[in-house]
Amino acid sequence: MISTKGRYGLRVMIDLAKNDNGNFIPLKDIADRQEISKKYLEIIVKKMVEGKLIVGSSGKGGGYKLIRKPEEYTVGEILTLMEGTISSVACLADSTYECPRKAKCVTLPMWEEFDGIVHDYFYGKTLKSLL
Amino acid sequence: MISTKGRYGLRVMIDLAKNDNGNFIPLKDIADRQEISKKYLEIIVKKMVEGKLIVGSSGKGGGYKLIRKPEEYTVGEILTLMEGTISSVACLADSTYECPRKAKCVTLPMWEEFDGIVHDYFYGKTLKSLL
DNA sequence: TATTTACCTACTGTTATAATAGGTTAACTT
DNA sequence: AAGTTAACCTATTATAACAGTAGGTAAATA
Repeated sequence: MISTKGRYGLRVMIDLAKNDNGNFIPLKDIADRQEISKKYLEIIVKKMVEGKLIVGSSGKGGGYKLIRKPEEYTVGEILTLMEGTISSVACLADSTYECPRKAKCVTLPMWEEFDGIVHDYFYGKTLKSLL
Repeated sequence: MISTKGRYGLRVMIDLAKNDNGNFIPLKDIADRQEISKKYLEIIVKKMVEGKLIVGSSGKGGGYKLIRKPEEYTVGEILTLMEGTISSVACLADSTYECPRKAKCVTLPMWEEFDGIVHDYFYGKTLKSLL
């Protein structure tokens, strides 16, 4: 299940895109519009800055801003950054993990197919399409 | 993300279908074949009995058995029983919940569309198709 | 220098996950 | 009737993630 980190993160991105006027947008404004605690959003946006989705600037006139154009972000990359993974089963979430039952697991092909569908859906959807 | 309850539950169903010979199948046999602790599986199968997916019988010659034919089970109903919900966001998991931001939420349509895709995938897949 | 705003570290209550432990009841066999 | 098998039942636990809150520091601007 997508947690508040992913859901809120996506809403912050949409808010930044919608209210983009070239200047930095203070987190307080986003928090007010989205009705989410500013304190909690700090955790969210920190991850998004680290993940190079947005850029922040301190001091007066500061705030946050998108780095790319809305059509150059996919919902998939935003959710993956915020959630850590978008995979629906632990077996597939960590690519370095090698399940000992892999060869005989009857359900694995289904999880793989489903993961593909999920991936295609979210990576085929741009931020712009949500504005 | 689908937890062990859902994943193991599905594997128990497959195991019961594959080894069906008309008799009850002891949990010990399933646990051995699936390499899952019998103690933990007790919790899993209890839910499946309560949810009318399988039936159990005590004593010698006892064990568990499918109630319907494999083609009459969908993966969706199995996962929904075991996970509580199959929804990908909390906003949609509880049908009685009315989000105050519902009318203005820009992301809701996307979550609804995605939920539909997930639902169609798992409810369109039968237990038989996994054998 | 004052103000604004991002940035940083730490803490907290609650819930879910993934089990384990030990005992009781039910059914069948000898 | 006794023994065996196997489901069924209640309770407990360790770990982690979730969803925040609190308070302070650094940076940029006026």
